[in-house]
Amino acid sequence: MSAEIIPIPRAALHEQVAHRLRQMLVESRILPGAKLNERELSDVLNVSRTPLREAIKMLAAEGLVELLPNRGAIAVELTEADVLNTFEVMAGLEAQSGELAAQRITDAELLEIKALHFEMLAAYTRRDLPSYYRLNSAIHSAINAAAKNPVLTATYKQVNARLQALRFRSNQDGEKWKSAVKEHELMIEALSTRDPVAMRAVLASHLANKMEVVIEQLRAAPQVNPSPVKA
Amino acid sequence: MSAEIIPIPRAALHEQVAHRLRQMLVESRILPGAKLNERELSDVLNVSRTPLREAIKMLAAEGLVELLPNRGAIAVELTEADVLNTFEVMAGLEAQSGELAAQRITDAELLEIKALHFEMLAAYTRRDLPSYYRLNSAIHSAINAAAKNPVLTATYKQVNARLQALRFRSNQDGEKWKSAVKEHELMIEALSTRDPVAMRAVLASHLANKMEVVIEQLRAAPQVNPSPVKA
DNA sequence: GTTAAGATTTTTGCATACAAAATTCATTTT
DNA sequence: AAAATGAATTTTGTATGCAAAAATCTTAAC
Repeated sequence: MSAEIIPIPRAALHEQVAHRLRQMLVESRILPGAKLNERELSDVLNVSRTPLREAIKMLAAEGLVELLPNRGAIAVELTEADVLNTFEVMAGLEAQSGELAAQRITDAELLEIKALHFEMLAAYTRRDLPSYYRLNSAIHSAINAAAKNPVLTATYKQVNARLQALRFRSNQDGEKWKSAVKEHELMIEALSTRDPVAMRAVLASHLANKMEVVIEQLRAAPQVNPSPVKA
Repeated sequence: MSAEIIPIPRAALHEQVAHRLRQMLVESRILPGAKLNERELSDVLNVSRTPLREAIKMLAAEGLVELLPNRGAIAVELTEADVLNTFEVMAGLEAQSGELAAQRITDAELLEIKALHFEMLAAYTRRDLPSYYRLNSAIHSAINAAAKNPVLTATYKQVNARLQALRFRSNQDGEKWKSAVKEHELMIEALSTRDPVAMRAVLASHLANKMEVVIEQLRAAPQVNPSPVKA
């Protein structure tokens, strides 16, 4: 009857705020190019500006927002060149993850990835896009984890975060989707035979294809910007 | 006759603070594991705790300091495993930089790298370690720049920053040093012939060797910690 | 003499307050 | 009516203040 507010949340306020802002950016609840108004956000998140500003600075270091001197922060807006460059780096990181995973994966990890793969096939068969994305992402994370390099994992996560907002809205095309699934089959194969070279190759091309899909979509629907035209 | 204080510094205080802290960490003026006392640092840097804390949060996102809940921040202390993992990622990033640079380098860029290479040879011949390091670093940066991928550059810089403190104090051994110079010759060769495969290979092994040097030094002089033994 | 418990001090974390810059709006001028 | 100037408001940036947690020191007990 007394405590409506949860008394538990003894866990770094600026961390919580950073987490929630990250979510809002990835889910495009804050659109690319949009200003992060401190007063507004501190109202919504129910915290003072101090931890909010600290969180924003963290996101800036992560490359999710851009700081404009004396003008606050805006959600990063990726040009086509930015997307290309980011995917290029992601391809390198994924390729290395795959190469290392092929060398270091345990039998148990491999089995789990195979299980996820079958789940993903089920989602593909049903054309259940949300499930497909979730499982696809889980598989890539599992491969990354199998590489047994926390620094690689952290770097991967950080770079990947910038692309999440794009992927969220990118619908797969029929043929491209089929190829992606086929590439996943090859991954399983390469992992099973512990073939680092094959693994690197398939992941590099897999990412290249993913990039093409995203770029295409980007060109089809160029700007989601509420372009500030007067009246 | 009036203004002693520079009226120019209209350039984001927290940025300046972050920059200076980064320097202090890289130059080991703040030792690994050392606590970052806010009051003390805000006195030294002559700023209030607010921008200081914002800067610390940025460094945390960059992986240069670790945040301990309710206990502030400490300079990251890399275990041998951390160093190994970080070098592994760096090797991947350098290899990719090299591969892309071989494909995209301009004649002018190549000439500049060759010039830096000769300067480095001069420093090597004189056994002028500081100059050698500076030029070595400049060459690697130039190769990275030739890859024409700002995202790769940013990622590279961030991961590399964590190792700078180690490199600063790592003295090259005679034989290893010679090999490193030899590898640089191979780089120039691969760049000149625009051979991405060779470039990837030489940079990967170059980084592997660099890692060995650092790991050896680390094992020789395990802790620089002023171990807090009473009396 | 060592350990443990409690009180004091220090330090961190968050909120608020104030100053400077940027933006917006109204007014005036051409 | 459009543009430009200037005042008012909003917003960011920094400093300070206060509360809670951690660290340290003191004192007491065994």
